[in-house]
Amino acid sequence: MPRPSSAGYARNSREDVLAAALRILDEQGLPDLTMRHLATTLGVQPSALYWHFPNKQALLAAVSDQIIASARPADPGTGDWRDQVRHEAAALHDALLAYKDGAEVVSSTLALGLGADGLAHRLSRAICAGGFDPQTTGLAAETMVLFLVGHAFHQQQRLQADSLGVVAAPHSLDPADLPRGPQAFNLGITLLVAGLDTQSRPARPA
Amino acid sequence: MPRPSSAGYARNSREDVLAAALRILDEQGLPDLTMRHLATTLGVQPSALYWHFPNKQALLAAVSDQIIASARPADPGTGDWRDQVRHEAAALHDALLAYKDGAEVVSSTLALGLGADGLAHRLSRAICAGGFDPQTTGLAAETMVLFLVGHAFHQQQRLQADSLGVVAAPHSLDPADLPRGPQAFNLGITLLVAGLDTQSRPARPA
DNA sequence: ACCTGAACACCGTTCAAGT
DNA sequence: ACCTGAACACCGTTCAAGT
Repeated sequence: MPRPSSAGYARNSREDVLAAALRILDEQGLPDLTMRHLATTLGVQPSALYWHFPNKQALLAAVSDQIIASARPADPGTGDWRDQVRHEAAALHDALLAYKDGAEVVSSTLALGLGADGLAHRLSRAICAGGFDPQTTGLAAETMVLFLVGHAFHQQQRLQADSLGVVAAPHSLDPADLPRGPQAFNLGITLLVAGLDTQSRPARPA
Repeated sequence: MPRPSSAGYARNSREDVLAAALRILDEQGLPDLTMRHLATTLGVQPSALYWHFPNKQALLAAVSDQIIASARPADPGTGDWRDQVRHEAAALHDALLAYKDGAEVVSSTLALGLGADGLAHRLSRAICAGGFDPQTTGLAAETMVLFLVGHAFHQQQRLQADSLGVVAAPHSLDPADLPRGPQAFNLGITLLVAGLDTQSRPARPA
């Protein structure tokens, strides 16, 4: 992959580096997304990466934004705001799950307060159609983001544990074994939408 | 602190190690909670720690359980289930915030699927009083846990960033600057409780 | 029961210098 | 504009051996 140019070394653009990082993430997972490993992949010394990104966190933030941007776009027109919110949440959730360790990367970027704002923006827009004031909209979006990312992270971790044959304890003492899949996600989103729906909202201008 | 015994070295119990880990976490933060640093604190070689804990994750899981266990207990009797849930959520939230980087530690333990079950258990119990079926109860508790931990993590990170004088961008493009404090947390919990309240529940036996 | 000592196989980051 | 080379200051973990 890395072709030495006439200068005698690889000459990557920022996009090359980002693409290679996403590739490593998806094919080998976050633990293998190392500055040293990434550099090797690009045919370059580790220190070369610091010309493109100031540090690893900045790289991961760029990766996160890429993952979020890959979420299928909302199609406008179908359903009321409740459906729109549900669809947006599902689309973003799916995007996190589409890349290996995608939820973890986005979660860390989000927690650190760098990037990954796309999540909140898309949800805010959908919620806004419900006629809520900006503050409620923003806070509700934040709530959904935290739930959405947390759930995707949790789910991805379980899938990985299962695939490694790690059985561990039956995971929890909850009376009934919880259905892990999309059902749990749907209930969470449903609760939040239903809760929102009970909130008062400013009078809609006619 | 570490006193050499007659054997010529320190002789710590598992509890000693755990207590020292919690101390480092609270006073210096998660990045400084290193096996090597912890060993130094205890007057011992790093390898000695592996007699007490199989690996660092197990140590962090024990630390997480300790943090959760330190949450103020629910006082039974006051208010209906809605208030109980809100109080439990607030108590757990506060516990995560009480230790430096507490939310991050619990978040990672939770994501890895080790321990930190105390959170879900306490919320489940409170929700259960609302008369929901076990599945709804469990899923709602999981949703709240995810939100609760995510929010505490986020908040703790912001406090730390502020204390370091990191201003960065005004954080987000949301129309109104979101009130960061307990208000955001309260709205999230309120939405979830209100959403739960709209859910049907099995007939209560008279 | 609990620790030492030495090693293995790694990390992220900096910086002067090269082309 | 983009990279090398060499270094700095670290990590978690294993394992035979000691007391």
